[in-house]
Formats: sequence, structure tokens, C-alpha cells
Amino acid sequence: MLSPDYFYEVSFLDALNAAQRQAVEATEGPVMIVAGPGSGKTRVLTYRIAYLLHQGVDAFRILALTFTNKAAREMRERVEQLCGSEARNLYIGTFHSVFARLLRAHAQRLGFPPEFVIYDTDDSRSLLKSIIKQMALSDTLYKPATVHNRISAAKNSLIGPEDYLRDVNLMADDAAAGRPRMGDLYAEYVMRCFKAGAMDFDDLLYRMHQLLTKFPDVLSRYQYHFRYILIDEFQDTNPAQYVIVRKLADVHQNICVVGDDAQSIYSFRGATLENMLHFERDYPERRLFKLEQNYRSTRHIVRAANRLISHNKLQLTKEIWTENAEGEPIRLLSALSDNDEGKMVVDALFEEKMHAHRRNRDFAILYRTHAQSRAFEEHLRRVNLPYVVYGGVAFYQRKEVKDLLAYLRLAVNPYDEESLRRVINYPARGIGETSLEKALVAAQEHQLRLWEVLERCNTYLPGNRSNAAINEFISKIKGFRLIAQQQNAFEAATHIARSSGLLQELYADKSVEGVHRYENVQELLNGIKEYTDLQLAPGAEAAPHVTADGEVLELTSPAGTLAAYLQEITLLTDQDRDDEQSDRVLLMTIHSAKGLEFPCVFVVGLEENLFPSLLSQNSREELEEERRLFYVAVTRAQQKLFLSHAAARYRYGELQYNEPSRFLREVDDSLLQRLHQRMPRARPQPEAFTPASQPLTGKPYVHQPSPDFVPDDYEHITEGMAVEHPRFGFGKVERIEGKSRDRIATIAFQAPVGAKRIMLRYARLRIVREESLGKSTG
DNA sequence: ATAAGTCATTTTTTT
DNA sequence: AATGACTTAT
Repeated sequence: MLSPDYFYEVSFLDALNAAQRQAVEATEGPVMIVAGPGSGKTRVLTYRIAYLLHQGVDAFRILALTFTNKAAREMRERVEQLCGSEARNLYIGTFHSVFARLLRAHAQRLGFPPEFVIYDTDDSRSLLKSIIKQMALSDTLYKPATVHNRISAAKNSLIGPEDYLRDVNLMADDAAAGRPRMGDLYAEYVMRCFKAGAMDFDDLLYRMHQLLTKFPDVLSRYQYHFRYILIDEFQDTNPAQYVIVRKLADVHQNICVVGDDAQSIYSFRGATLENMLHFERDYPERRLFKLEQNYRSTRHIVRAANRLISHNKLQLTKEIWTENAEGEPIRLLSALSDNDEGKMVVDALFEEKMHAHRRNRDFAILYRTHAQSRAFEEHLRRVNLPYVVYGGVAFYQRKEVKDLLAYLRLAVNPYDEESLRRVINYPARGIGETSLEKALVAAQEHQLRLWEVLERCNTYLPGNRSNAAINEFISKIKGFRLIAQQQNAFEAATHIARSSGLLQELYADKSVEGVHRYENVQELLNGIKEYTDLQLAPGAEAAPHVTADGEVLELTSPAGTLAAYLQEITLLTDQDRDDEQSDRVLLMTIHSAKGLEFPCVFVVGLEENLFPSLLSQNSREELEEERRLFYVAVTRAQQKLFLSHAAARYRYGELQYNEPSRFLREVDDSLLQRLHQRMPRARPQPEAFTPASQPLTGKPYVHQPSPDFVPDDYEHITEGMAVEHPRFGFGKVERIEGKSRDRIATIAFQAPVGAKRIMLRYARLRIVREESLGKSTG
């Protein structure tokens, strides 16, 4: 069995410690790896795959599932570094993307077209909104988001609409909440998605499970195919994911899950720690490996993390340790107000940068909610430190991008109701709400799809004034459909963008924002071109769709077509786009910091009611999840950790006073070193706070109304004026449209924000003298 | 049809 | 404080 070169070949395992190596070499049978933060979890996963390949396992028999595209890409790249191009044939992807592929191959079994569309959250909610309206329910009681969450939770627990309506407990819950029709909404929603040939994100799991349950031949095919299954971030899986994976692993039983119960922070989207407990129950013979040595952080930080997490009752016993240096004590910053916190944090950051000669990107400022970023942005701008805030409006969520995608989606699948409604009157072609309303009613009445009604609008909507426009629209889309079938993705998309009138509409808008939108659409088209060229390039590598023995694993649309492109793109998100490696301070929520690490970390806003959140203090479970969130935040730090809190802050426009977070007490006092003794005895008076717009002079701010300070008075802002916005910085008003409070100003802001269009109502703009523009940048 | 006024909402996020 | 959704007035 062992080749003569065995020892040479596996010498790469020398890069691992004993525990890691054991976990890598235990390839057969069920395995659970509990991996603490910074313990080399990704390393173990990649080496495990590399080791399997070295053992002669065919790459396409290995299935590795992750939560994010980024994690999947990283894993593939790292295996490729170890094993070369063989890594390309690995089945690595997110749960959603892998399942989407498998579902495409067998969609017809479930009555779906192979080119089914995937509804994102917006699509789902907009569909629900229309259903709620149609069923004449109050949309304050049945908010689309609430209903969607409920449906999503049901699907993630593999509860279908019939089960839901039959479930006494669920029905009682809904009745108690005053929403007795929830089950009916669920059923109608599922039916509408089905008719539209659409699956939402949760369907990719729910329908996958259905496929495997209803069709034993499909199940056994994949059961035999995937010899080794690996799952990353197991603590974040939901019941549906776990059940599916168990089914797939049932023949070979080579299932390896890697996770850390102490880092489970996604219960609000269905993840359950119980999966980790169930794993032990379901696989009694499973082998357990614990990776507890931390290579990331100083002893101070590791000790603080352990202290903190020991307050949680619900946990598998595990204590991380490290051989790293003691490091410096954790610093505590106590600020008077949110603005003060911004100043103290930025000052400390600046000092640390100068003192230890660090780069900007060595710093991360982590907060509980997005709204907290403002104060830090303001002060970072003031000291000229470049920064980037994670989590703005996603590219693929932008209106203009979604509009074009809707046209493309329609060309592939005209039954897609959400896309149809999105573009039927955009650009305006005289098909108003009334016609659409009528068509929807007719569709309901005749049990037809919206598209089918419109196709024969003369029959179903006799005498409707806009029938001519509808017919024209329908034949246009049919034309697009032909083109999508005959030409490649880029040609088809360009044609559709032009001949739908979308491009012209955007081109006509010469405002700064309009130009941006036009550019965004162009960028989307460029992306499509890139994709097409790559797919159709001579000698393009075969995607891992075909196994070595020639078996086609799944059929997808022909490469390079619009249909194929849409399949690839739907599951991409912003974080998968331009991964700018520029030297900037990073600002983000703790949730999005998971999986990352930084030399210096600031965890800010450590106040009761904010972190832990007010809404998380109802039950012990929720509080423990907040604590795990703090644990995640603390363990992002490699060398220096700063914690900060403010005595008072504005929330929802009101001044609130909060006690320091209980989490600060839970980290041993001896580990904390106060940077400045500033905790006030008495509550500060609101007047004492630094206002949002502090003069640049650095002199203490004196609160007195000045003639050039007009916070709310939009009438005073005129074109050509130099202004300062507390968040976006300095800029020049280029253009003003509209009247009164709906006036919109186009303001060319200086870097890093760039030109930006903002509503002036309530906007806190400060008029500044022209010369301050030159000397202040962000 | 457009402008102006009212009201409700407000965690975290991936796919 | 800041928005988005919705309603009322002209």
C-alpha cells in the first residue's frame, strides 16, 4: 500500500503539530474536530484534503462544504498550493452553490425547469408583499420580513407548508401572535415560487432534501459518489444542512466536521449548536479531535478569552492555550460620549501606529451594529487615516444592476414573476399599476402565471387600455429569449441592455449619481464579458462537472450562455468582488470579522443594552450568544487588544446613558489596563458633548450657534457651496434638484467617499469656507 | 401627477 | 437621526 516515496510524499505533514496531524490522518469514518480560534483550523482542513489526494483519492470524490464563497475559494487555493492543479477537480463550494448545481441537474424531477431562477431576499420579500396584499391581510401585522423569517425558519427545519399547517404548536404560536394566516401565506408563497420556476435561498436546502428523500436513485448515486465529505464552520449549520449531509455520508460514512461551539453566532438565521451534540449521538463511533493550541494571540488575549467564555454554561469543554509571548495588557478606554469614544479610539490607534510602526491595515475597529461606525469615521478622517467600512450597499443589490439582471433572468425564464414585475414598466412604457393589478387578479382567477395572462392579454384583459404596450413588451422579451439561446452571454446581455432601453435611460441621466449607475451597468456587462471570454476561450479547463470515468455529474446550461452565467452569479455577493488589498483601517461588525485576524483590534461600544444588545437579554441562550460574539471579537486580535465604552451615546436620536458592559467585568480586571481615568461620577450634561461637526482647528469646541452652521436648513444650501457632512466629509455642492425637503443635492465629496448624492432633509451639512476644502482630505 | 406632510422603524448576515 | 413607506393636499 505504501509507496517507496511515502515518507517523502507526506513530509508536508511536518508542518503540523501533533493534534493537527492526528486530525489530518484520521481520514476514515466519522470525525469531529473542535478547533478553537487561531488553532489552524483552515490549515487542518486543507492538509486533510491534500493528504487524501496524496493517498490516491480522486479529487472529484471529495466534497467540502463551507458557508461563504470566500472560504471556499481560499480552501481551493491553499490545496492547490500543496497539490497543484488536481485541486481544480475538488468539489468545494458553499452549501448553497453545491446544492444549486445538483438541483439543476435534477430540477425536472421536482417539477422545476433546469434554468430555475434563484430568488434573493429582496425577491422573496417583494413576492410576499404582493401575496399579503392579494390575500387582503394587513401588512403591518404581516410584515414581509417577519413572514419571510418565519417561512425561512420552517424551511431550515425541513417543515413544509403541509407539515406547517398540520403542526399544532406552530399554529398555536401564530394564533397567539395574532397571525393565524401565516401557514396559508407559506403555502401560497411556495406555490407562487414553484409557478415562477424559482427557488429562494432556503429552497436550495429544502428542495435538495426533498430531492434526496423522494428519489432514492438520486440519493444513492451521490452517496456512492462522494467518498469523503468535509464541513467547515459546523457550529453554523442549520438542521436542514445537517440532515442532508448525513444522508450524503450514509454509505461511506467518511464525514468530517470542523467547528467551534464557542464561535457560534448565527442562531438568528437558523444555525443550531445542537448539531454538534447530535453528531455525537448520530455517530457514536466518531473520533473527536480538539485543537486547542492558539497560534494567533498573546497570552493576555488568550487568557481573557478563556475567562470570558467560562461564563457560558452551554459549551463543550475546551480551553485554548498558547506558547506565544505574554504580550501587553489589554487596554480599556472609557469615553464620555460616542463622539468622545471615536476620538479616544482614533487617538490610541494613531499613537500605536506611530509607536509600533504599524500599517493602517494592521488595525480593525469592531462594533456590534453598523450605526456605530460614524464617530470613528469622523475622527479617522480628521487625522487623515484612510479607512474602509465593510458592508455597504452590495453591488448586486443596486437597483440598476438588479434591473438589468431582471431582464436577463426573464430572457432565460419568462415565468420569473419578480423579474417580470420589476421591469414591465421600466423604462416606462405605459403599463401602469392598474393593468398589473388586473393581470394579477386574472392570473389568480384562472390559476395561470402572470406571464401567461400577459401573453394573451387580449383574451384575459379585454378592453384594457395598455394591451398594445403589453403585447409589444411580451414580444420584446420573446425576442430576447431567442437571442439568449443563440448568442453567448455577453452578446445577449449587451443586446438586451440596449434594446430594452435600459442603457439609454441611464445614459440620459447626467447627474453624478446617474453617471455612476450607468457605470455600474457597464461594470456588470464587463463582468459578463470576462465570464464569457473565460468560458469560451480555446482550451478552457473543464469545470469539475465530468468525472474521470466520463460520468456527467450534473448537467448545467452550455458554457458561456446567459443561462449558465446567471447560474454562476446569483449566489455571489459583494465580498466576492474586488478584494482590495490597500492599506486602510478596517471598520466592520463583529459578525463580518469572523474568520479574520489583525495585529491590533479595537472592540468598541462595550455597554449594557448595546453589547450585549438590549434585544438579547431575554433568555440565557441569547445572552450566551452575545458572549460568544464578544469571544469572537477578542480572539481576532494577535498582539494588541483595546476595549472601549462610552458613558452616553445618541441612539435613535435620543441621548442614552449605559453602564459599562458586563463583559468587561467578566474579563479579569487584572488583565485590563485603563488608558485614561475618565469615568465620570455624575452623568455628563448633554451640552458638554462634542457635537458631530467639530471645527478642524483642534481647539475645544464651544457650543454656540454660529451663522454658518445650518444643520437642518436645506434652503440655505446652494449650488457651488462648500459643505461638510459629518460622515462623508468635505465636498462641493454641484447640483440641486427638487424643492423643499425633497431637494436632492449632488455633492462632490473628496476621497475616500467620492461624488455622492444625498438627501438634504435632516442631513447635517455644515457650510464651510472654500479654503478649508484644500487642506482637509480623508 | 407632484409636492409636502405623517408615521413607523430602528441587531447581527450569507446565500 | 435618518429613512422609507404611505397619505393628503394642490
